[in-house]
Amino acid sequence: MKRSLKNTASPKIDIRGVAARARVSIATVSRTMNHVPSVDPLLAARVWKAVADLNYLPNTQARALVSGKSKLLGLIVSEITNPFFPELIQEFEQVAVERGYEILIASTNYERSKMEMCARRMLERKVDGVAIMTFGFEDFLLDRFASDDIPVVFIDPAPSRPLSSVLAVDYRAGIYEGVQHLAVLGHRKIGFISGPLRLRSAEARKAAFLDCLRCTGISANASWVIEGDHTLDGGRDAMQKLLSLPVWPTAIMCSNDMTAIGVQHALFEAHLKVPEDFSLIGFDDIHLAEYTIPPLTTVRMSCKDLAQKAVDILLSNLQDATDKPEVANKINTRLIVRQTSGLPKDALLDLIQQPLREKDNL
Amino acid sequence: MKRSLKNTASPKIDIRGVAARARVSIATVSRTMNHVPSVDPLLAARVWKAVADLNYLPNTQARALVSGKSKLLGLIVSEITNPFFPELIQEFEQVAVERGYEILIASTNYERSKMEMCARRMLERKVDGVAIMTFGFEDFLLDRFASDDIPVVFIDPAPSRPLSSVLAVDYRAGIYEGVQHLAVLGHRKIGFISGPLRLRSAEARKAAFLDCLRCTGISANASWVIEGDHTLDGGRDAMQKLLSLPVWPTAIMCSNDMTAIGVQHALFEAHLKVPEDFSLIGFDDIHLAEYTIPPLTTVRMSCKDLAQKAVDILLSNLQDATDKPEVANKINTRLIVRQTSGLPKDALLDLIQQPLREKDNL
DNA sequence: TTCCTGCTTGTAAACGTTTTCCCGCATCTG
DNA sequence: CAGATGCGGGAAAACGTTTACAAGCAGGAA
Repeated sequence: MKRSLKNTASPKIDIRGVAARARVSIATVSRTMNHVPSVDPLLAARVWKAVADLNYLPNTQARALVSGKSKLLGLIVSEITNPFFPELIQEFEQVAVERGYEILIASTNYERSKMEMCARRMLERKVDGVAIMTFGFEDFLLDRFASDDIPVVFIDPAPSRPLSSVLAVDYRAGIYEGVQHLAVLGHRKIGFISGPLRLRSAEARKAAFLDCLRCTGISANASWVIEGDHTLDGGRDAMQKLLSLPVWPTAIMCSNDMTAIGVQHALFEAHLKVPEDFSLIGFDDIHLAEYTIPPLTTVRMSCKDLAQKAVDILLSNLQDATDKPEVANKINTRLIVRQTSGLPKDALLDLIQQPLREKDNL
Repeated sequence: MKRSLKNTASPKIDIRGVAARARVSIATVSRTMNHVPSVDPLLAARVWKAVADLNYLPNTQARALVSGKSKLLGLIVSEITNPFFPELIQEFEQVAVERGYEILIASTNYERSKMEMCARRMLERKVDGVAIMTFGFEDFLLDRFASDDIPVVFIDPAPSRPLSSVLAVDYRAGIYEGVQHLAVLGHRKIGFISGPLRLRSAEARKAAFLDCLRCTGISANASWVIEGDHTLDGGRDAMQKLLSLPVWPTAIMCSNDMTAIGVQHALFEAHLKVPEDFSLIGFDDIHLAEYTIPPLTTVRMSCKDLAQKAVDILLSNLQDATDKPEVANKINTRLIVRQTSGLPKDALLDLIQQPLREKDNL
């Protein structure tokens, strides 16, 4: 009554309005909208009609306040500007929305202060779960999520804790394929440009590379392993550093595609050719990789998989701890060969020299 | 009391807990946290101490519910996968967070159904304002924002309505510079690959191009104006279509940088060279433009400007209608010359033939 | 001293939902 | 036919804040 008296101007419709129009109680409206099966179909029909007539949209805040569930999933990335993340976000959003969740995006830009802000924002908004696609959060931030019973999923290797899961990306498989590919082509001098090493996933990629080198029987050269930062600029700078060395590798693997594109640019500026002078392999297989000139050979990590599994894990951790579906969290990787990998320069020489030597032998 | 009795296990702290610990009322806690100046500094200090001790974070939902302000800004983009948008989002997020707002991102992927979903999600979450960086929303969706008194800001030219503003991007200035640049180099046959034409900003860019052509005194060739879709694939396809024509332009302007990169790729596949065979100009100046091979000449539109002004306009429309600061909404553009623009092929021939003719004359 | 004024603090009523509990009705059974 | 049983719907409490309003208190003026 109070409402109808003072709010004649803007008729904001709430659950009461719907209830009145459908001639039922607000409880019935609530039940109908939440698809509680016990509602009489007749009443339900009246409710839906009223909802449509009034264009009613439930107030998420109120809903969240009382139910304790915000239907919000946090997604923390390091740098939204790296095209890998938008692709990830897109998938993540799609899966989340399908499941009736909204997503809250925050990017840390690798800054410690922003990281804290991000966590704080997530906590204040009472997210139901958080996917952390960047490096090691401070422990006290994680503790906070834990003490609020908020499930967390990492892409980075991380310490195991209750309600915290890890997406186990099989970095090694893809990188191994890459190293093998280069080895078969004849490369024995292979460099690596890593991501920022405080990022645990970057560290993992580097370790995988070194390990694969060893398994393939290729000796590593420490000066050819350079720390980048997963950006275009970082890739360019790292390559310039590499070019200033007295002896060069013949092939370079990069910790992500953006780095590889930066490398291509540095090579272009130095009037060096890919793959003639250097073979190049990226990581991630962002859509752009197909469009570089020449198109980039790279290790594909399905971000669709990543996003889907991240959401699934989060949501399954939201259930009562009794029946955990225990979703699989292994993410596969595999090599996509395009045009930045070819025979090493000296191998070409060998090939030319080979027939000569054979002639000599005749 | 009830609380303390039943919740001995997980001591969730709310405003009451803080009030108890600081030995003040919850109203004082609320006032302190909202920096109401009239609070006694002594009490305020006690409150802050309690807040810190208990690690208290206010519940945004409750706050929003009662105050009516969600402190949430919606940002609707067409395609998060287009690198221009992440750059925009990053700036938008930064400005918004500085002003104490959170952002809710939604991408429509150009699908009508998703558009409606996006609007609905924004409405349900009770955003305080929406920036729509994609094409014409259905009128009824906009009406809904209007009837809820939610300010809206467009990047696209859009019908004027109350509480709805438009970011006036000066497409023409940058494109004019581009056309002039090509004309001075000697190009007279200039093609254009547009964005999806139902996108009004794409339409505006195309119109600006045509207009600039006319002003420069160059005749347009309708078959060289092709509709793309602002994606890599679209750019490639459009260029392939162009290449299937009997007579080619010598230069191509693109409605955005992604299109231009797609064009570069199509040219690479066709063993054609940039800028020797074709000059190429993009639009947006995404960070990547500096890294294409060769680096892309493009029209820069500052997305920092764009984001900042979008937030400012939204926030200023939130104030009481009395004192509108009336923020400027003009976004400038300008040409950045890199290496994809050069002399047209026939001009080179002229240059080579010139000395010959001079010799002949001797 | 007393009354008024102005300022700070506390009490309580909202905000719009979900959800628990209870009541009434109908159906089935003895 | 009467009593028990089950089930669907309504009233009301709760969620954690903000904020209008009232009350208390100190200080100044009469």
